[in-house]
Amino acid sequence: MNISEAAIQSGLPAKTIRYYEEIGLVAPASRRANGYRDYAERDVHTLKFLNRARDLGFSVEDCRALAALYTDRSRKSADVKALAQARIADIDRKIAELRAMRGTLRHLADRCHGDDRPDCPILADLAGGEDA
Amino acid sequence: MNISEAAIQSGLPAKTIRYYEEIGLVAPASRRANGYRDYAERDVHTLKFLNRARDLGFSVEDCRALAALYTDRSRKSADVKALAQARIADIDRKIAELRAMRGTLRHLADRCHGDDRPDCPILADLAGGEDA
DNA sequence: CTTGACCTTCCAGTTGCTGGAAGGTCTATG
DNA sequence: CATAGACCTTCCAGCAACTGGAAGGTCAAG
Repeated sequence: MNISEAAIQSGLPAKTIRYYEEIGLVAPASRRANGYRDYAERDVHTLKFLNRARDLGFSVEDCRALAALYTDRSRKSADVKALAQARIADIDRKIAELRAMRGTLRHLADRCHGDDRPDCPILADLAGGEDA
Repeated sequence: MNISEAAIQSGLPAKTIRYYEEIGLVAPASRRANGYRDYAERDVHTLKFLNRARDLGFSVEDCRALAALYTDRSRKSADVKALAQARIADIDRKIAELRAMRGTLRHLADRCHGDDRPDCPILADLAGGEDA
């Protein structure tokens, strides 16, 4: 099948598929006589795998490792679990960070009357930063 | 004061200060006879302002708007509040997304025994994606 | 035979910096 | 006065992970 069909079936844009090939995340697709890339079911399968992993927030490098583990029949599930848990820890850190930001912004926004007058505690805080 | 001192006082790396000047986020610093940038207290004040806004997750473009509002004595606090609220909405979306990822990963990691055996529900899910 | 939808490659841009090279300047010390 | 080392300057490259677009080849339909 052509790249656009593989794109539809995998959920990844054609551009992204070419990009993954370029950076070696997937093996180069086989080519037809006319130079067009030709995808089989299992290629689409791999692309879907990557799409799902990326959706779960794994970096491209993580995906490279996951794909290697996936095709390694003697892999240890512990290795995969470790990747997943590291990812969860990343997410927890990120959420904590966002919550802290949100708390500060909420506090500032609540104290800002939000009308036509110029005085604004949000700007005052950004400027001074002493009474947040 | 030199850029390194401004960096220490503002909390921004010297590289970043030059970068902000380059993209027009801050006005070009005045120069001494030898070509060195020279910073005054109020420049540092502006840099701190930007540093804090960035810490709260405002994009550089948001910062540009905030800085303009900050120096505009006739600004409406409503304009600033709108920016802050849009930021809060962004954060909420991001947190929801991260929580969803986390939930899926947690579920998968919990079901993976994480030992030396090769079978792993995490990879199975990424591959098939039917039983998450 | 032409139109339009494919496909190809390559190059540039995105966000927000960060690192490094090449070179000028300043300050302290021998 | 020379020199070492810590500043400063500019410019160029690169990070993640694509995305958009240009220039050009190919294919199927009418």
